[in-house]
Amino acid sequence: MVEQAGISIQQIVEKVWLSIAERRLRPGVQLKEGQMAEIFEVSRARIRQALTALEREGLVTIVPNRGAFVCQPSVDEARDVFFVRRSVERCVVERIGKSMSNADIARLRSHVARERVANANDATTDIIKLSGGFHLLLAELSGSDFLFGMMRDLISRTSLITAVYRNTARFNCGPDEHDEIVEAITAGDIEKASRLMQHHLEHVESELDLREVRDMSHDLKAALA
Amino acid sequence: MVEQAGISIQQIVEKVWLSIAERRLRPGVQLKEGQMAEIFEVSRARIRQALTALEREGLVTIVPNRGAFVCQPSVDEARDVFFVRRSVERCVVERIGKSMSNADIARLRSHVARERVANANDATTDIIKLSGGFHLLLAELSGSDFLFGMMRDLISRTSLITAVYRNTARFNCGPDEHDEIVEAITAGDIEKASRLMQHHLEHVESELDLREVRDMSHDLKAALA
DNA sequence: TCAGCTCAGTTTGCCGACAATCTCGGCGAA
DNA sequence: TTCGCCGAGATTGTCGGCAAACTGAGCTGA
Repeated sequence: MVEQAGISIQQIVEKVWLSIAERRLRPGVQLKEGQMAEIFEVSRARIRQALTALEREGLVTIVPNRGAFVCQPSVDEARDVFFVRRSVERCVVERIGKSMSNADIARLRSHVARERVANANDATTDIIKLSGGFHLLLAELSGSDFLFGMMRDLISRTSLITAVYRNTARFNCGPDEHDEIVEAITAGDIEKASRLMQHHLEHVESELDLREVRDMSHDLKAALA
Repeated sequence: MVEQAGISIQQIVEKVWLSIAERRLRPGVQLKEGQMAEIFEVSRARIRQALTALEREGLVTIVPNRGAFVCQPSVDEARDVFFVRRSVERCVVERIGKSMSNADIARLRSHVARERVANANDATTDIIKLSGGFHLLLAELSGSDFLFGMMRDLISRTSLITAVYRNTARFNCGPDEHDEIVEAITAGDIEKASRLMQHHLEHVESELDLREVRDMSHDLKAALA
């Protein structure tokens, strides 16, 4: 049983995703297959699969015969993502109210607790993962596989948007607001939980600088229009 | 410029999709790569790409080291799809009210007219395509790329569910209800359009037989549990 | 009789190599 | 100078082949 399997596709996707979320890969950068194959020490076939997965998640765009590039979401697209996300998250919260066991509550509280630890330790990677994971956990507890899949999509795109447009240096999407939401759900006050969620999302969006377009180096034509 | 390019991946996906929607491919059937490569006269690599695309659309499930099979959506999953679809379509209609040009109205009416023609001619393939296309067009006119993508997903999955669970021989999701929705939108009565859409979707769902599980040949364990 | 094992046949997963396409430098003419 | 052309280099798209994994029939032994 030698360690010969190499790195899995999912692991490649996750590494690239993290690199984008941590702003180590800037939007517009080309992800060359050969280069990545060399880095991860696998053949191009596996890289291609990882890239198509990343395209599905909205993190890269693949141009035929050109290659894969880290997405540069426009301001309109960013607002669009947040608009849809507000609707979907409201849907999640409303659906969650119908069936929440004590074990579910425990999972939520445990998750928020881990967020607190990550925040205290300034563990950027964990903070990013757990922050999205909270919303993903809510979707999972809603019991709808579809909502779960949609949230997965929305979260990865939100991560990209945050990486591109975030204004402040720190993530203020801290565990406090998540905690309030959990408490509202625990108390059975779905109306309040929904309101808190809307406020939370608006808060996250408000910390982005969505007024001006960043990095117009590739958008000269749009700038001159 | 010889005809040498062969069939494109998108064309393969569409052919398989149609075969499923027209019930010529039954749920649970394995889509073997070699077999399909022979049928479409391309190499397995392209077939693999088509299959992953079909998996993304929820039409097939890919089991590692086993292969790709036409999805067998459970009753719960079917209800889940319709639940999410009602929410999303409501979202689409509400968003559409804000900005509709005369050209948009014209496109909608033209589409419904084509649906009428297809229905009159009993052109099953066109009926299936256009029926989903109407909802897709609404999503496009909503101006949100996200809603459009989500509707694309939901429609393909709905098509599969309809193919598996539909009770009546004919599609009663005729152009009449679509027409009413268009007229409500034209009149600017978004509230009415939203109500009509809800009713329309409930109508479609009600024509399915979601009480019993079909084809348990592969689910013997579940049947005996 | 039946559970467990073995092994050939089939199918998928992966890789390296070749063909098609695009990029971008230089080169020449208006 | 500037525009268009072109060819070398680089990158992606596709293919056929090989190794790994799974399936199912047949065999063995209790």
